Amino acid sequence: MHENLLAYIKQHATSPLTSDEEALIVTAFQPKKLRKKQYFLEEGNVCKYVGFIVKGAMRQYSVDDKGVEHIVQLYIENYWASDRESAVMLTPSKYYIDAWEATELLIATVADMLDLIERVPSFGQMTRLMDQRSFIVSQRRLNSTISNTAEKRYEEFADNHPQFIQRFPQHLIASFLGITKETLSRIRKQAIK
Amino acid sequence: MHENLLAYIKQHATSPLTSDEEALIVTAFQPKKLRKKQYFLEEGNVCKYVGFIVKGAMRQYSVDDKGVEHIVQLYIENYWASDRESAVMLTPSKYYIDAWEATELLIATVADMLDLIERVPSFGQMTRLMDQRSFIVSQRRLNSTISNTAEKRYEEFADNHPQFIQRFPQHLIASFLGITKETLSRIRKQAIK
DNA sequence: CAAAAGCGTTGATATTTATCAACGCTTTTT
DNA sequence: AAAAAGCGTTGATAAATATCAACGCTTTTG
Repeated sequence: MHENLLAYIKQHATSPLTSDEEALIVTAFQPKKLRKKQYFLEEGNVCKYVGFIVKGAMRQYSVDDKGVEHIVQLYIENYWASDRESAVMLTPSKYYIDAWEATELLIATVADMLDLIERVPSFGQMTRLMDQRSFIVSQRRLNSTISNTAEKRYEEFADNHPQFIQRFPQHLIASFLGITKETLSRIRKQAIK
Repeated sequence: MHENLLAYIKQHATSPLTSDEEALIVTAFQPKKLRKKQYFLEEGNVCKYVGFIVKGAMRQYSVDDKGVEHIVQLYIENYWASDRESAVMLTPSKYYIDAWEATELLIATVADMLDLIERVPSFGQMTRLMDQRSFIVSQRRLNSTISNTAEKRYEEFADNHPQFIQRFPQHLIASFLGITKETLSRIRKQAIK
């Protein structure tokens, strides 16, 4: 169960893990299964866990006054699911996170994460990289959103994240891109020509 | 000159700095002055420096095929200016960063930053917080962009960042929000009523 | 197996936002 | 002091995108 996580950490750190360190990590991360549509986090709650996705697919979204969902993140295998804002600031989350497919996670509390960062240098390195990469991805997406038309945004997304296109239905992709499902449908129709 | 930086670090770390540590930091950060409009980074170059703004205001933006600028970041005192994507991945930057006002910076090379992170625990803590906070801010902005109309986005921005509204002209704010200056002008006109 | 829910599509129309051009005012440059 | 550049605004119009409603097809659920 923990192999994927350990492999992921090794991949994102410069030095190998000692067996003591591996033990610390394995202890901190508990397996958790989510059925389809089951919540990992609900709006209003403080995000207490961080989940590493071993198998499955999840989404993070806000719901506006009109009840419309806005997808802020999509997650698949080897992604970290959590609301960092809530977890770091200890504030009630503005988001829901739920399982799109049946999902297997390894979850740790935020406190355990902090502990591991202190005690396992490779783990600290990995989370630092993760933070930086998250920011970079987010910045790119922001730049794309403020600079490009819906069509270009979709093209870019499809080019850079073919896995997501295959894995999630079109209306979620549309929401992720900040457009309606109808508009995305028309954009795709255009693009075929 | 370095007082602001040292104060900033202390503020974002749990333990105080030893005088040895302070010396390391002071050595790593060189003062640098930029005149209005002077570049800190140009598109196509790898971002080699990170700058802490002691006094002044800067902006980071991309330029599209039509020559239109799209503001991705605005910076004022106590902000860190750099293209993290380029600095971390060592890839040519897609952005320009320049001084909007005459600006005084403390700059360090990316290599020196990494060195400080290793050698000064408080510095490592500070950069970790900085990374997390950057991501959170970016995520919030993204959510606002995909969920809200231009009008709400402006309201939110004006509420949360009054300093920026006062400091930068309207057409930069518009670009930052991903709308044209004309649209922002009309939104503001509406809002007055 | 029947019913319901989910998904993508299309058409008609409304709304939002961009584009282009022009103007007055202020600030900066020469 | 004159000229130029920067800034915000307005009007007219065009383009992008949203909204609402309906439909067929597939998948899921009872």
